[in-house]
Formats: sequence, C-alpha cells, structure tokens
Amino acid sequence: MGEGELLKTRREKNDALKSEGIELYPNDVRVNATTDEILKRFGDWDNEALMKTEERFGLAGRLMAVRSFGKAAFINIQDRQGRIQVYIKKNNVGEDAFSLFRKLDIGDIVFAAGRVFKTKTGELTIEAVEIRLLSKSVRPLPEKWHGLTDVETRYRQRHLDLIVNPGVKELFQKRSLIIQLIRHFMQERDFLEVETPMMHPMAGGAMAKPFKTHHNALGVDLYLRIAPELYLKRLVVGGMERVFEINRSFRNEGISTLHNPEFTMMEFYLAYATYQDLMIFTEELLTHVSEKIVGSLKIIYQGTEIDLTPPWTRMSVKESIIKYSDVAPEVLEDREKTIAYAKSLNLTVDDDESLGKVIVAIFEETVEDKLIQPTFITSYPIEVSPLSRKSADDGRFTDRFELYINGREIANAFSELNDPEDQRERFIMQLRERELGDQEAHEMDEDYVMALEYGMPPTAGEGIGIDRLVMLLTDSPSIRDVILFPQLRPKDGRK
RNA sequence: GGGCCGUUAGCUCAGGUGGUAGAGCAGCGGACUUUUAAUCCGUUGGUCGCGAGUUCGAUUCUCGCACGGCCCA
Repeated sequence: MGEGELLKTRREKNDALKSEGIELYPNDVRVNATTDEILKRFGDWDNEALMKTEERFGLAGRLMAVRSFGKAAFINIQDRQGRIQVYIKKNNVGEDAFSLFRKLDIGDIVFAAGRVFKTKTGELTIEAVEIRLLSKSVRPLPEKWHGLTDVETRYRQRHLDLIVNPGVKELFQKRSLIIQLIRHFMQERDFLEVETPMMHPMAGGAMAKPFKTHHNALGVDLYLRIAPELYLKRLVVGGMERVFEINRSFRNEGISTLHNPEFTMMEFYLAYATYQDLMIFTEELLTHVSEKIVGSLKIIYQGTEIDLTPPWTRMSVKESIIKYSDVAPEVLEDREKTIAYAKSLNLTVDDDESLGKVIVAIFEETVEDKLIQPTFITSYPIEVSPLSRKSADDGRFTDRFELYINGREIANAFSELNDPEDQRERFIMQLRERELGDQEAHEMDEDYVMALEYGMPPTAGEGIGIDRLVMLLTDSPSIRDVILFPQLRPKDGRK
C-alpha cells in the first residue's frame, strides 16, 4: 500500500471514529503514573502480592505494538521513560471501548488505566479497565524490527528517530546531563553564568568566517558570533572575575563529522589565574564529568581506549613537531628552512608566510591526529594567537594551550592579553594579514581595546567544545549524532 | 571544491547481461481471551531520486542534476 493509500485509509478510519462521536484529539486526561515508575516499584513483586494491590494506574503514551487475539490484546505503550505492556481484555474494558481499541493504530497516543499484574511469562503488565484515544496518528511509523536507519531521514525527521530509536533519547539525556554537570562544576567554583550577544557588529574572538545578517531598523549589518570571548572579557573588566557562558557560536565553514555551522561551546574566564592553572582546572572538570557519565576515567571511543587519568601530557607545539616528524629541531628556528620543510610535506605555503603560521600548518599535518591520549599543546606562535598573552621567556610565542583528545581539538585556552597597547598592535598585525588575503584574520576592535584601557585583571580564559566532548563521552562517530537538528542542505536543493 | 559509494513499497532490504519489479514488517479483510518481531489464512500497495540521451522499448546502459554517507583539501 502506497503512502497515499495508507493516509487515505487512516482518514477514513478517523471519519468513522468521528461519526461515532469519538474525539480524535481530546485534552481532558489526567495521568498519574509513568512506565518506569511502575516497573521500578513493582518489578520484583510476585503476582500473588500484585493481586492484592487495588491501586489503579493511569498512564499515557504512544502505542508502539499490538498483539491481538480476537477478544483480547497485549499492547506496548511508550512514554518519556520507556515502555510498558498493557493487557486489554474485552470483558474488562467493555464492548464499546474494545471496539474503539480495535480501530486504533500503532503510533496513536493513548491512555490506559488499570491494576498491575504479571503475565505467565513474568512480565509486569497493566490490566486495563480503561483505554482511550488521546491523539490520532495518521502517518505510519517506521517498522518495529529494523527501525529507522536511514541517516538522512533520522536527521531530517528527528521526531521519528526519537520515537523508534530509544538510544537517541538516551544520548540526548546524556548530553543534557553533561552540560548540567559542567554548569554545576562552574557554579560550585563561584563562576557566574551569563549570556552575551549572538549578533555582533563585527565578528571577533576567534579566527573564522562569520555569517552575516542585517538589522532593518538599525540599518546595520550584523554578524552571528564566532565566539563570545571579547564580550566575556569586557565582563571581567567590569568586575565579573569568574564568568562563563554555555551557548552557541556560528562559523561559516564546511560541514563534516566534526563541524556543524552552529555549535555549542563553554567559554569561561578566571581572573588572577594563568593558562597553567587552567590545565589543572580542565583536568579536574573533564575527569569529573567522565566519572559521572562513563563511570570511569578510561573511555572507549570508536574502539580506542583513552585514559583521562591526570596529569595529561604537556608539550609545546615545537616539541610535538620534533617528536612526531623527522624535522631537525634547528629548522624550526628559521623561517625559510621551515617553509622548505613544509613544502617537502606537500603543504601549500606562500614564500612570505610568517614562521608561526607555517609551524602551525606543520603541526596540523604531522602531529594533530597522533594526539590520541589527552595532550595539552602549549606555546602557540603569536601570529595565530592575537588575543593571548606573550610568553615572558620568548615573545614569539604565547601562554596558550590547546587540548587534544583522539586527534581532535577539544579546548583552547590562554592567559589573556590585558595590555591594551599590545592588543592594539596585535590587531594591527592581524589587519596586515587580512590585507594579504587572510579572510580569517582578526578585525580591529577599538571598542574592545578601550575596555582593556580601563584595566583588566590578569586573567586566564578557555573555550571547550561541548559537542566534541559529548561525542567523546557517548562514543558518537559524528557531530550530527549529538546535535538534535544538524544542518543539512534543504531537500529541494534551494540555493 | 575533488574522489568513491548510495538513493527500488510507509520502513528494512533483494533483484535486474534492456522487455515497466519482489520479500519481511507495517496496512487492509478474516480466525484467535496470557502475547513478546504473537501465530494462522487471504490481500492491497511502486512515477525503481529527478532530467535528458541511446534504443522499437530504460528501473537496468550513458550523461547531467539533486540529496545523503565516507575519505581527501
């Protein structure tokens, strides 16, 4: 039967129900029980004890399966917690309700009420004395056995995915729990949670391409934020010495198993601390979350064991390149030799490229994907770190780290640059890069520099990619698995 | 952006050296008052992703396009 005919059959059924005076979408039900609650409470009772209970439970949910025999049937009802079996017997519910029940479809939202008992196979079951239709479904659900596996349909129609694939809801419950744990961890350490603008007059706080939009009344172009950083640091100037935000940022880049155009990040700022302190802080935070979510510091991600037991390896960018490539250490001190080495790796680099940028390109090529166990990579070149504090011992590098786990960047942190003069010079340096064609170079933000001129305490700040963290802790291979509605191209191919 | 793979019934999948397709589940009709993918009997259902080309004839071959997946940049 084609889709059209299925829908037609259901509509005819609905007309028949309506003509019998059955309301298809009533809204007067009172639920006093949930599936899991009943299963937990009576799961280990024997039938004799259950028979003595007179308590009547009324619960509602989606009709997921029907096993019917003439004058009786077993059905499964699914609510937010799980599924429970309900026994519908003509003698118990009455002629009218039973004939209505026979017209119900899998997928309908129903109400059932009755006592609990155990079947001869030992399954805790509700013996219904009442069965009602609460909301009619006119479209057939995916098949019960194989479920819905087509990833495109799963992402485009997440409601279906959630109905038929129980693991999906569990995963998003875990995601919610992870965020709760992080939020709680921060609050316990006296951090204040804030919300800063998503629409920025200029895209700052990271090196990335922004989405552009327009405000009609103001008559100005605005950019969806690529990071909340510069606003959060204004708050630190304002005296919010411990501040964090868990929210979306947007980057106008390609989509992959690791990238969604909108993604969730926690950024936090801690005054009177350094990036060194944040390494310990990060170890504490992630081990806390892992223990609560996975129950261990050893997690398995896509078959690879990752051990989160601190302390995690600390290594500078240069040290890591020397470790994982065949380059001679002195080469990385010389711009031209480094460019030549990069070219030998088939990297495309301009002859006038800065040493710092080339070093990072070599790092990405030779090191990144080898950092399986948690590793803090430190001392990023100043050219790629326009908001980070210069290292005291070598001004070509910054007091910054990125945390890598399973070859992926999970966090980025640094001691914040709070010298307004230095910050202005960094922005000017970025403007030159922009003129040379780097679309991701940072823009000049005079307003931000002015905020720094009021004095920002020495501060360390960090951003943690929540989606990637959730992937890691839930063993999910794609970022789309941990985002309810990942970005897809519109089905009709609109450009 | 490039390469490879996929798109067949509502869902999960077969199939076809070119002669307009098949299963299971779901659906529909019937039997059945303790089932667990209930069972049994019967039965409906398809622009084979879209467009063009080759051909007497295309779901199958060729090209283009769309969407998705994986890999690469």
